[in-house]
Amino acid sequence: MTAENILVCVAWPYANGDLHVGHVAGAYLPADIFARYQRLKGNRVVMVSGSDAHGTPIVVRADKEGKTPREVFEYFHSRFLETQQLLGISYDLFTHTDTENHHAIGQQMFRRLLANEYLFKATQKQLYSETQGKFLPDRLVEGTCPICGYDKARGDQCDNCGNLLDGTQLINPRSRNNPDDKLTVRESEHYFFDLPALREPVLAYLADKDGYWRPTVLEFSRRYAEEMEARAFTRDLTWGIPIPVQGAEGKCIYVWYEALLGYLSATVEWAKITGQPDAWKEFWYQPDNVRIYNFIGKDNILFHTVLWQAVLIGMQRLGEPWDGLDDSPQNRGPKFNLPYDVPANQYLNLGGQKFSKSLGVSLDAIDLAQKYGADPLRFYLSLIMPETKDSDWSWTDFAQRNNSELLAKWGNLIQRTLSQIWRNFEGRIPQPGELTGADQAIIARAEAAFNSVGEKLNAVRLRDALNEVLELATATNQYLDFEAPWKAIKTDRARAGTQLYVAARVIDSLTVLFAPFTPGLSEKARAQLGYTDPLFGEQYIETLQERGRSHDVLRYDASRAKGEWKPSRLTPGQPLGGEPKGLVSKIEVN
RNA sequence: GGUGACGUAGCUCAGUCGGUAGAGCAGGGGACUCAUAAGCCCUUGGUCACAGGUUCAAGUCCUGUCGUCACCA
Repeated sequence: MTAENILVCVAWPYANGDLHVGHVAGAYLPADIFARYQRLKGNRVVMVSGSDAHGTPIVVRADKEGKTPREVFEYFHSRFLETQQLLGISYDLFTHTDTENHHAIGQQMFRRLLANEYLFKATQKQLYSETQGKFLPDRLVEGTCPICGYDKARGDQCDNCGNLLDGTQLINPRSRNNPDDKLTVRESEHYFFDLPALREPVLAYLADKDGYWRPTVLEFSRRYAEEMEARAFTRDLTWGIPIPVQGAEGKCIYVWYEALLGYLSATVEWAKITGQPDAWKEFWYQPDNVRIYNFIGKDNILFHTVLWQAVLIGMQRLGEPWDGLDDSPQNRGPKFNLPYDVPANQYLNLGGQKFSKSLGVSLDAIDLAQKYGADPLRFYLSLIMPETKDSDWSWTDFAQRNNSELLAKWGNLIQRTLSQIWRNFEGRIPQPGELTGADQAIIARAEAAFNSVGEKLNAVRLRDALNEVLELATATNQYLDFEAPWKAIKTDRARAGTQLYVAARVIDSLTVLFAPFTPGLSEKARAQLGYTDPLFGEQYIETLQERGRSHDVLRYDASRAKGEWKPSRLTPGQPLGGEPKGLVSKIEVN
């Protein structure tokens, strides 16, 4: 079997607030579970993401705090690095959108779409502050809602009736930050993305996704693609990627499009820093043996199933070289690989309410990971992962699932087995005698799990996959209870040794089966079984230098990783890694 | 407002092409004791949001109502 190239693209967190567990359950954790599985399977995995540094909300926050936008985003970017390292989200590269690499590719995207005539100029009416001498983003304007009459409606949306607005619709508009500003309506010239011109290829792309895309994602995307109209591609804003057109000062690429482009630019950056500058093409240009996945939340679906495809298709139409990125003759007019699957998750709520910092409804991932450790958090979030519909975080459920399943079912299985081996067999894996039917059955079941669990993981049915692994742990507990080696040891030491060997061998397989979900726990269990090689590589934060600036990134070093998605071949006589100790702690919540 | 979804046991969720509901956890009972009083066996819970309709038969299809969510200038 030849290894596949798997590109795992993860939603880019917006750098104006800490990550909460909803973000983790929605995108980062599923992506990591999937990536870890594919690595164990022996595929060539690259997992990329980064902080989304640009856009209005960061500018707003910076103004409010008297900082520069860069200072604001760099603070949260470094928090993201720390949080995700702690959680074990194993990015090959987690970078950000304020790099020179990303800016250069962003401008190339613009030029290429312009040259291909998918961008056209049109004017848009927008509120202009005569006092400040600049256009005001809709969200920075408030006034009376033309629909419900609420007098504090924002320019982009009315909080009272929920309707989306345009700033120019507001009655008596005023600046939210400077109420004394004199506002007028001015026309601003912008570039629009000609989505109708790309409708056919996008629909063709969506046409063969039945059967493996989540139905809600597919249906929603098709509807939108059928009726989509041209959308603004640029914004009046200085914090972003300036559009490479003369006389267009103060205009940037709409942050959404350049954030999407991050999947490509981050792969390019990854290739560069790993000393194989062309390697990104093996994921983006070679159509065979590649699967690109985009892990996102449901609020991002259209961007990742329609608009991003439109950008990629729009860029690939011309045969001319794409600036410095690719000008080799055989790649003239390269076609980009489009995402193979976009397994969008629904939302994780908190007590039925959605996460909202401003309403005090939030659980910061970094706090929970520090307090309880990554594995209990990853385990619970995997169990309640909102794959099919919104789900709910519950503190009592979190504690109960940890205590009764992760600890009592799985952790205790390791402990009860290894402590008997430690005490009765000099701390070495016993030599098995002849295997009974029951022995063979449980071993066969563990071996079969690698196929069935693997299929579920490969199809991104992660909750299902974890439940099946838990069933195997239950079956192993049943095996032990039925065989009762603690009785056999008194009358037939050899038989007890066989029973414990069988249990330990299944546990050895279980450490691999659980590994994508709770990698830290699996590493510890593996060490207790006496292995000295880790299953996975190591994450590290590194500072990279470009010509003008440096930036911090999260990376993954797989050089020591020895894990394989294969059944255990546990060696009799292998010494355990010391006296077994409980690996999972109880969680008490009141 | 428009578009697309969701509403199943105390909790988290499954329910494929329609045939009078399932799992795990929690709760109750039991036998054991290797284990972080964990594990194992047995077991109580549901007018499948509500109201109509189609059908021999609907959680499963259709309509409406209520509630929740996402997206859309």
